[in-house]
Amino acid sequence: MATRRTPSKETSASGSPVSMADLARELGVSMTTISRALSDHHSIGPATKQAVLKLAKKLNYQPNHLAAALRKGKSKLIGVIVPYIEGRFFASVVHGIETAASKAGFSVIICQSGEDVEHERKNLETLLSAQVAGILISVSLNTLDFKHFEKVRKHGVPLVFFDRLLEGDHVNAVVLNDREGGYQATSHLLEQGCRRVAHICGTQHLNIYKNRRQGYLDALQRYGIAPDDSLIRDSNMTLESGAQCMADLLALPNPPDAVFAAGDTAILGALQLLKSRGLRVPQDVALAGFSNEALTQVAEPMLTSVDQRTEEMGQAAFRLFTELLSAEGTAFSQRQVVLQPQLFVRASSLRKDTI
Amino acid sequence: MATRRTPSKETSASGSPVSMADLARELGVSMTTISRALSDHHSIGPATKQAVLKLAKKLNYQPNHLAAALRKGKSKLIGVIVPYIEGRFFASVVHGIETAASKAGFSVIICQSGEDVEHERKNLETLLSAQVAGILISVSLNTLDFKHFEKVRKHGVPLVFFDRLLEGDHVNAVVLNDREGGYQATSHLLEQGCRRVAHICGTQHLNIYKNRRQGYLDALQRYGIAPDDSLIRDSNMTLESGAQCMADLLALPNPPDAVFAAGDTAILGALQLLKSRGLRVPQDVALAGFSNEALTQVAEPMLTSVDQRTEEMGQAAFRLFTELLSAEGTAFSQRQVVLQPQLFVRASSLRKDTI
DNA sequence: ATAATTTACACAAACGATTGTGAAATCATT
DNA sequence: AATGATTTCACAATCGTTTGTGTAAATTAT
Repeated sequence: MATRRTPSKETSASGSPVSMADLARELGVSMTTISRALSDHHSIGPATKQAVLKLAKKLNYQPNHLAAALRKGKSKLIGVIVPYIEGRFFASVVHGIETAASKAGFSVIICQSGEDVEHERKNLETLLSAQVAGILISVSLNTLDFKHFEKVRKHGVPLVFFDRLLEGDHVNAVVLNDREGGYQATSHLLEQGCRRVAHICGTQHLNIYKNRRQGYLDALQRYGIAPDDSLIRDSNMTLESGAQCMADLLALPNPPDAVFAAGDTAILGALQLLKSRGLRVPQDVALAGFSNEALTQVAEPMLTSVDQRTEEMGQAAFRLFTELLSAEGTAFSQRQVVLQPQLFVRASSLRKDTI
Repeated sequence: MATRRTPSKETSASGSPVSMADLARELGVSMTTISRALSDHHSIGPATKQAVLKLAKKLNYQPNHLAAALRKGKSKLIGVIVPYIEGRFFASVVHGIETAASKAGFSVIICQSGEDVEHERKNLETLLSAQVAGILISVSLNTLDFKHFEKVRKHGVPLVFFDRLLEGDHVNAVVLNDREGGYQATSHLLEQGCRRVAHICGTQHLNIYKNRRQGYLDALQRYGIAPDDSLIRDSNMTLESGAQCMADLLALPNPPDAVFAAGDTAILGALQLLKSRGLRVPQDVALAGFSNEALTQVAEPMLTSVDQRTEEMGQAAFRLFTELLSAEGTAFSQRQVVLQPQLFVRASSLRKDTI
């Protein structure tokens, strides 16, 4: 009896949620034609394509990625999890990722773990629910195992680690050659004539700090210098901690003539302490840090530091993701991309008058 | 004849894309029940709810936000567009936004305009296609009109501006009281006994720079000092530009005894130039910047600067978005949230021995 | 001229969740 | 005991796309 009427959609304020169905109706063709015309399918005549494109523009049709992703099973979203977005390093990597991703038509969802595993796990679930096509992550400081990543693997979502990862597990990752970086920085200090080079290092369960320290040891060995445990100080890499370590080092019976810290903030703390004690840098103590943060060029003297190739890291991480995506189903090989660090020598370590 | 069999889904590698349908089959109930049980609908018995929840956990069912969003018409995604993610200011605001958003169950898609309107427009389209529930944006430097935001309005997607916005148009925004910030910084310099205070200012079509300059002028007037156009220099706020402006100012017949720059990088450039000329800060020239970047505490002397309440800004922007979301349909009032800046006084401006 | 191919399009079933409507069963009310 | 309320759940349509299959017409080959 009652005629079935499409419910008039006057809901959306003044909206124009024009769909493919609208285009189809307007043009008197099927939705199939619209869909294929828009995706440039070969089975659609050029005239029809033109017409569809024109009308789409006219009604300013906006495709609904959600619907497409739902149907196709894969979205154009990728998830990125970092401990925190602030701080030059992660911001810069995210910059690299986002730039590469947007070029490839992907959007990136950003998540912060706040250096907390629990948050990290929640983030992973959220991203899986959002049906991301892949996840790029730098694990939090207190991530000690890989249990929560199992779920990701089960869902068949490509997972790429960058910078920080856990030892032992074989995963897809792009990392800096931290060992080489540590080696370069330490070698440089030794070349400058320093003979008692100290090291301020971070937590050893993270690959990055472990490797930087190993590079430090490598350099000592290369120069035939026996490592002195009293010159190696654990630190949480904060400004205060850096200052404290420096103070401790100065209190040694035989204090160092150079310090290589695994982070720039820590080395800045050391610098400030040295200056407060009236010691000269680099004449009394030469300094080198890690990360090449902006502050290295603001400090006085400017700080020598190892650059982490942040942007390349972001790009590489995304590229690795795309490779995993297309290689899906293939025997999953674990790929590791290793970037080479670059030492930026500045005044804080220049003892010899070079050149 | 042939029995209709559900196509066996052995597609996904080793995947467990378990859906509500799976849960329903397993439990011998309808999908309706599953859906309602999961969303704690009143019409589902406690026993059933328990069973569903338990099974969901067991099969580690992961809800598909895409499908839900499609059906409901609104997603749990918000889009954030910034000129670039690097740099303390934006990174920090994004941090604030993400933190607030994730607490409220929203995920944030991050986009960079690269200070380019064209990119900005593309970003907007991408976000609309992704069916975001709202868009938070700080416009690019060369965004001169609001044309491309029309589409957003048409789609009925809440739009919130933060920090940067265009003059004249009435929009929802959360901004810093830049005028007050400029006033505070300048007043402080005047209180320190400076009488020829210069200003390095940014492009005047952006609210922020315009207002900071106005605050500068306000302070001069309050102290009964006539503004001197030769003391106001246009700049693009880079390090080099800051140094250049400082050089120009020093070349004046009657050089300034203080400089207030609308950005920290610029004031750092000025500082470096002053030191290279052998002038003392603050004795010869006192300095104050804007943004309270990390570098202000690394420079020597440490730089006085106006803090922009970045995290609060992010939180406020998100909160404003949620308000718009729930007020949807209501007469759309333009809401402006104004945050109060905070002056951090440091050595670069302390001429008087305070306290 | 007829068969084989290509071109151009429509039908309809998915994708995974939500929800208005309705219908049994259970319980309380007078 | 009969009516009404309440609880508990299933049906089926729907969101906006994509895509395998089907089928005319137009083109080419034999």
